[in-house]
Parts: sequence; C-alpha cells; structure tokens
Amino acid sequence: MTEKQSMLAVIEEGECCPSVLATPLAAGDAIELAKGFHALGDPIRLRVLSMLAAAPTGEICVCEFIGPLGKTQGTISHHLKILGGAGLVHGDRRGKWVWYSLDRERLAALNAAIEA
Amino acid sequence: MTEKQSMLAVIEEGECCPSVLATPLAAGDAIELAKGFHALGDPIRLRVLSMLAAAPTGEICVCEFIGPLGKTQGTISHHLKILGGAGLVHGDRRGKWVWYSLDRERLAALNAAIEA
DNA sequence: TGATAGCATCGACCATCGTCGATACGTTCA
DNA sequence: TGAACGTATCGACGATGGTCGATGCTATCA
Repeated sequence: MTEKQSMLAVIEEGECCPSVLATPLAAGDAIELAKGFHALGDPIRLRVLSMLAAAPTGEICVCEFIGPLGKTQGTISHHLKILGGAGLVHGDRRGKWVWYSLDRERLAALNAAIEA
Repeated sequence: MTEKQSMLAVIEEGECCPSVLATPLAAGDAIELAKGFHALGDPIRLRVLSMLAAAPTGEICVCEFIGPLGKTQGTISHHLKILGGAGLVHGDRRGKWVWYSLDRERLAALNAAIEA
C-alpha cells in the first residue's frame, strides 16, 4: 500500500492529523476522515450529538432519545452503534441502563480537518 | 411544521448559523447540516476538495481529477454534482472546459457547526 | 427462581449510493 | 458544416443505509 507511505510522510512532516485543506490528502487519510463525516451525515445522528452536547451531566441513556427523536428503540440503538464506531460517542453500562457521552476530542479532530 | 418555528427561534436568539454543539438542534437544521456532512462522507469527494484547496489558481477542470483519483469521467462528474448540490464547489464553464473551485464559506459554515 | 425492564441484534424491506459503460450535449476548430 | 474534444446525463448493477417489528441478552427486583 503506497497509501501507508503517504500517511507516514504526512506525520513525518509534522502534521498532527489529516486535513482536507492542508494538501494533499492521501487516499488512506481520506477514507478515515470520510468514515467520520459519514457518521455526521444523518439528521438523527446530528441531533443525538446535539442532545449529548447539551446534557447537563454529559450523559444520556438510550431510552431518553426515543421520545424526542421519534424513532424506535432499535433504530436509536443502530445510530448509536454507528456513532460509536466512528468514535464520536461512548456507551457506559450502569445497571439496566447504558449511558452515552460525547467524545469531544474526536469531534474536534474532524473539525480541525476542515478548518481554514 | 414546528421545525420552522424552532429554526426561526434560533435565528431570533442571535445565532448566525445552526450548530450541533450549541443546543438544541432543530430537526430542520439537522437535515440541512446532514446534507453538507453527507457530501463530505466520501473519500473521493474529500480528495476533490483537498485538491481544490491546494490548487495554485484555486481552480481545477474536470479532466484533471480523473487521473489522480483513478475514477472514470462520469463518476468524477457525479461527485462534483453532489459537492455542487451541497454548495461546497462551484463550476465555471470556459470554452470546452468546466473549472471547479472551492466554496470556503460553505465549508467554514460546516466547520462552525461542530466547533467547540 | 421467575418476572420485568432496558438495550442490542436480527431479518426484512425499500431507498439511496458509488460505479461503470454508453450516450447525449456544448464548444472549438478546420 | 462536420469532426473532435470535454463534460453531463442515462441506465444498470451490486452494495450499503435507514427503518421497523420481533427476538435475544443482561441486569434488577420481588
């Protein structure tokens, strides 16, 4: 994979993380970034992140998403899994409930990738 | 649509543009933002934006994407249409060629939506 | 132990997406 | 005018995504 080489080259040049605007964007980095932005490309998932960001305790359990978002429990769980796979949220099981929280660092990394 | 009301409410509160982190995110705003992030959720499209950002003249014609990205002309045109629909790029026909450029304001708006 | 509740997963369905090859459209130039 | 070139669109295909209802799993509590 020449992509790996390109990724290393970027790191060796002192870049902390891939950027769309600090060119050129290697194919491997593009795939990784695309996964993150793809997770953001759904209205339900954006509202999940928004609710988490607004939560006073920083945590919301699955059942609290169902009403406001108007989706079934299975669908909410599906979206949380995608967000989790993208590293944007993390779940913590405590008793019967699973509390989800926002990974602000991961979101900041995506933010930095499209920063001027 | 109560969504419209929510969107207006946000504007009246002095928000310049929808934000995922400045809560709560209205359903209508979420749909609009999701369109933008969905356009960013593909490696080819991210590399297109990256190439445009790096272009010395700020412009690249369609034929110049084909080789570096390894896709057919039709596929490149398809992706450019999606990016154009999301307001991220603009095409300018000059003679036989169509020159595409990056809309940095639109990208900045998406950037601001996930800014801490 | 059994019953209940919250969450994850499964199977199915329809819609959308990424891709290609082929074709249509616009422009330039001989 | 016609030929050649760059771009956009079309049709088709397999793959993926969003959604639901149903089921399975795990923890709590009587």
